[in-house]
Amino acid sequence: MGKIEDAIQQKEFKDPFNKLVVNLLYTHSYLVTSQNALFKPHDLSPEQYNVLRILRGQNGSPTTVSSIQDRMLNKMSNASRLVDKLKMKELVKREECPSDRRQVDVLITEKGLELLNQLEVKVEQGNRTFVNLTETEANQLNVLLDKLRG
Amino acid sequence: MGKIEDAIQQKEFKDPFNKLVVNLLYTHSYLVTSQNALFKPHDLSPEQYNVLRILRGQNGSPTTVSSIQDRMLNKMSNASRLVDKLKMKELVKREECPSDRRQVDVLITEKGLELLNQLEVKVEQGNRTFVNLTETEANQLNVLLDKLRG
DNA sequence: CGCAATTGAATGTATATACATTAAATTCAA
DNA sequence: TTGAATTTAATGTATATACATTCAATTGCG
Repeated sequence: MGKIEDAIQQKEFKDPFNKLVVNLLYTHSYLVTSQNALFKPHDLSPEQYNVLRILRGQNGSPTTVSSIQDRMLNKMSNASRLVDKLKMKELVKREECPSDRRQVDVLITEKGLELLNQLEVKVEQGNRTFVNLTETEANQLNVLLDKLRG
Repeated sequence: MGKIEDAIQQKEFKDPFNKLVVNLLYTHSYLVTSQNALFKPHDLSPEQYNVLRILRGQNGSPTTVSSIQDRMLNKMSNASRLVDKLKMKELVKREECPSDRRQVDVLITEKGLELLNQLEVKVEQGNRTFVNLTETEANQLNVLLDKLRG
């Protein structure tokens, strides 16, 4: 199975760069599909999970919606609506920012922290399982991906 | 900008595997956002473009919907509806498969081929532009991604 | 053969994504 | 100081995704 050419039955690519783009899209799909199975039972999307992690990283200090947006993995998704979904599940709370009433302070709740800590163990184990690489290879890949984005 | 830790303002990761998963999700978003700008003027989504490429690869012989599904980059998306969209734009045509009436043969049209050839030049140039790697590094990355998926 | 199981495609539905637009609050320049 | 420009978040909308379900055609087993 391994090679991308076999996986999508394409014989050859224009050059390594174009092959790489296809390979990244395909690998992304592999990862997301694998991860979805972990998130599904908890009724959380990967991006919602990520927002909870961002909020926890604040250690109790609030974050604005735009700051969440900046730090999200998918720059185009809609932080405002994601926060809304999380609020409906009582995983975050929203407060008017006193210094600038345009802004909204977002905080993770106790319930949100609990869910996150519980889910995180599964996700971290899962990630190690479906990434079939040695630690050295994973590090190499990280360096190359950082360089790719320039 | 470069490092993923800076990009999403996260100080550290559990291990290289978990960092890698985040890095891949983030890099995917970078690629898709870059590519979308190329597709937009042609009113085609990346996955629709990919279906056209699959069909052209058949060199005139038809492909069934399920075969397209198997070869798509995103296994979960809906080949049936994608083919439908492409047909409405007259980029593909659909025919009943004579040997098995459950199946549907899909073929790329002349119009589809023209659009594909035109767009492909842009996409291939684009891919080389926003992948900031040497050819050697791109090859290394391809090998590692193939291995990652196991 | 006859009917249950399987396959292939289409359709239903809830949610997510990718934008564009709106509306309120704030900044800043004339 | 006033009003244009900017920033922040919310909302609107079309499309895509991630499934589950349906339905017809085919297979294959007793």
